[in-house]
Amino acid sequence: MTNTKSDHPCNGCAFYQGSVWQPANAAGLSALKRGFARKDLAAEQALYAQDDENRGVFCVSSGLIAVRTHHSDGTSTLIKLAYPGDIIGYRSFLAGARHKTEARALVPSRVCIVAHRDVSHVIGANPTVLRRIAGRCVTEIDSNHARIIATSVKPNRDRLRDLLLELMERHGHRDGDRLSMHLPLSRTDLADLIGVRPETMSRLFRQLKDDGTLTVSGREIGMAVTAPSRPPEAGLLPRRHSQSRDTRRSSRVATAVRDHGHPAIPTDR
Amino acid sequence: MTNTKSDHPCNGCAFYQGSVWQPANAAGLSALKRGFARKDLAAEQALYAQDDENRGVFCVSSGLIAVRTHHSDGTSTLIKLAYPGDIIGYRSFLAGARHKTEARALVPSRVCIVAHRDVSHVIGANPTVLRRIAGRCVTEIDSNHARIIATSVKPNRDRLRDLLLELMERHGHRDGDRLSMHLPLSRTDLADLIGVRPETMSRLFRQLKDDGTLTVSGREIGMAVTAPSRPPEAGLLPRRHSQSRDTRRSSRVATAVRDHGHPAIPTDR
DNA sequence: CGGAGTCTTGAGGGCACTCAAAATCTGTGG
DNA sequence: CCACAGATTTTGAGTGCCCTCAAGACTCCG
Repeated sequence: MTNTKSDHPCNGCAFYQGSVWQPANAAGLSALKRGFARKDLAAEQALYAQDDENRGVFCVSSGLIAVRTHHSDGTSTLIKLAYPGDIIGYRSFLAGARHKTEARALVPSRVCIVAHRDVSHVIGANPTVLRRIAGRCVTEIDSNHARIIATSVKPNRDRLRDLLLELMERHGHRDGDRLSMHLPLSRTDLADLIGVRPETMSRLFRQLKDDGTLTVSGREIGMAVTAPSRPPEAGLLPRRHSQSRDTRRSSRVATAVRDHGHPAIPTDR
Repeated sequence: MTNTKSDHPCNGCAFYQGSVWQPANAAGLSALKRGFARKDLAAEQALYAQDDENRGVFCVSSGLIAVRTHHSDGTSTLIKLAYPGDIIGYRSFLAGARHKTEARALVPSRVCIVAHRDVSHVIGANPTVLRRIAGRCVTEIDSNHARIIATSVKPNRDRLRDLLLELMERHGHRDGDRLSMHLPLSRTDLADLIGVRPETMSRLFRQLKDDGTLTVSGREIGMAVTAPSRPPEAGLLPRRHSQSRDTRRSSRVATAVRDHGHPAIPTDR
């Protein structure tokens, strides 16, 4: 059982270096090869459904996968967008529980699959793999925190602008001094991602159109390359919802300073 | 270097069985003991500050720790409450980056510390430790998702009620047919946790008081033991913000059904 | 050309935010 | 024990954002 890099099923993948499977070797590699499969998904096709048993860990190879949670009232929340190089299904795998989310392709996509039992073997054979998966967890936690914070600190208009800028980075192409892209998501999905109703999404688009931030025609979006997030008015700091003056900035900070004379972590071991 | 369970620094801790360090043995144990320390925190004292270097992984032994993020405008968001048995600081450890949050005791607390370099050794010596830490990551991800969903699906009043019920489980004591507790958090902190302004928090409290859900006197909260979350009016399903009839439940579900004839994961490997 | 689905627009209302000020609580010193 | 300063909490007034309901416009297809 010799193994060289060229034996690795992820070799040749553009994301090989950063792949969570990249560290696999020796015994790990054979398990990895055993459990490995590829799968092509049509647009709108589901990779797994909410409440499904976990069948393995998936790595997005191309395309775009939406990870959603459906609620009992028929609405849904778009939890995240999985791009090539991202892995999904690991939450359910690590928890040893059913999927709490649904994964569905937004555009024709390809994913690589490592079957459930073989993931365990690969991890058992090579701890570094788990280290990398943990790294992905941390990334996920970070982005969740960012989203929680954004929700409570920024108005929806700003959040939509930020989202469109992110999408532009991935899907946009430069055209003179303008960026443009074909949106990979429906308005409804955008609304789910921001956490507003579709009607509100429509109105947010109009606001951004009106203040000149972007041009819209169906799913074709354009924005000036230089003006990332400046509504023509005055420049304002990341204030909390609408503008306001600099009252506050006192209590918690002051508390931190007085702090009963305890410096943060004196490390008195 | 013999090691028995009684050698384990966490032995004797009420959370020993579930501890992320519990699997440590042999080489891992010696590293664990080397890096181990305890620390008592006064109320309001910080364990680590935002942007601090990671000094290790902390396990809450007693008390209550608030994990916050401070924003540039002086506001802050309370990310989570860490109870005894919870570990904190692992995000920063796994990412190999500075803390993105601040950890501060809400009440007099005790934490156990495993110093940074020794965490690496323990993990290196015993992969199961990392498996458990990954499990904590998953728990964190789940609770983040729950919060993201709650934010976009439930009105603030309901979220406050849910939060108070959770707190009641941890801090409440039964007194006849009433539950009561002393809130471990200020109104401001509660507001940060729900994602509203303190004034709004005050008004939410009044609503819950008015509709009979709870009694309030300063930080003393009381609620009937039998009525977990029922405003005296009609029973309503988990509808999205305020009541409404059962329009919708069509688009996405319908989409899932037609689905171009692709069943979810045909597993055509 | 007629749906079906998606997106937009309009009307009306409730909730939460901001600003401002009063009220209450807490700890300290006389 | 009371007075007082500082901090926290509550209340009031006004406004804007976002939601719901409802209907119209647009698009894509068979």
